Amino acid sequence: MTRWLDDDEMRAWRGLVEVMAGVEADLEAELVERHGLAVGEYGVLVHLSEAEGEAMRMCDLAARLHLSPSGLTRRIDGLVRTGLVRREPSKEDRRVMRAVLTPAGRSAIHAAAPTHVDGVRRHLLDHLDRTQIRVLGQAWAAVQAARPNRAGAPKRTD
Amino acid sequence: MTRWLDDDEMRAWRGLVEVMAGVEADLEAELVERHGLAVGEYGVLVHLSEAEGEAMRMCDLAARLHLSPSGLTRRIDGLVRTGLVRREPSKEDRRVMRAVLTPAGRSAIHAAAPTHVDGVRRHLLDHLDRTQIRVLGQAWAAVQAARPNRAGAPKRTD
DNA sequence: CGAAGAACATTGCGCATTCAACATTTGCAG
DNA sequence: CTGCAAATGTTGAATGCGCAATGTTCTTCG
Repeated sequence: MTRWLDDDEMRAWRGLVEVMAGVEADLEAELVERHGLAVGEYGVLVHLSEAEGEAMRMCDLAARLHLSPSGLTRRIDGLVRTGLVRREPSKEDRRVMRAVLTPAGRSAIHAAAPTHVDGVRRHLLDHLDRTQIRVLGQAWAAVQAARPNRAGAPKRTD
Repeated sequence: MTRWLDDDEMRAWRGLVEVMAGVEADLEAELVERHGLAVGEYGVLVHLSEAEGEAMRMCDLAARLHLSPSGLTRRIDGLVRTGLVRREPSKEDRRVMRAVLTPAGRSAIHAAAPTHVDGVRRHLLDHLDRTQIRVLGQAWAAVQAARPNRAGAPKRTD
């Protein structure tokens, strides 16, 4: 027989879903309004700006963003069109295209990052005390440790 | 000047995003594979089954699911096509359409619920201890209390 | 070396979603 | 009572994403 969720578990689960949905919606709205950037696009810029040479292989970037190859191709299409990212064929492997941050892209991420961080604080962290924040971090670590390694080992830019 | 996230805060935030994405993807895959139901469709059935008379106004249902009116119209289209939900014009207000759970819909939700709950346990709750679960619940409550009431007061079917 | 198979990026197609426009109905102000 | 604004649901156009198929390049193994 199924063991249903008790009150604590229900609050933990439904709260997670609700809060996450709300916070993400707010962040999206603020980022779009103030910088014309969708959260998905912001994610691309964040990863590129943190990467060696401000560039990543399409393949790796897609995995990091939990995006399908075709999904990333089109997201990059958009960022190329707005001039924030540039495509560059790899010299070492001619199958590979690298997405490279342009100067405009660097400006955009520098402008948008404070908005994003501020949003995370205002909509989430400001309402939690230090203990709760630490417990959250430990909880996610426990869950991720138990999870088959989706985006395994070999990156340190996170 | 922007106050950036410290290590604890970063772990709490990025972990939240990552874990949520992973768990939702797993739940979706399992639900689709075993019951042919997307999480979004499951959500409709859950809300209807918990509602008075197993029916809700389109309008209220859309708000509860954080979905636009047109988005809900089309999601219900799908569920009507597969016979899990039925449309019924309201008697009191002729602008209103009510989405009603059919017997097939009731069967579907009863069949799928154990899969969903089991998934929430296996992918999330099983890796947390009781203290962490309670802190999570309290954290979400704090965040939601501070949030302008998106889905305000007058419902008790949650 | 040479061929088979894997890896990478893109494209076509279908599906789900949102926004804007619309038609109908209700509620309210005067 | 009248008329106008708000509420409700649907449709059309546009967007974003995933899956499958494709073309190219690399790698591995006989």
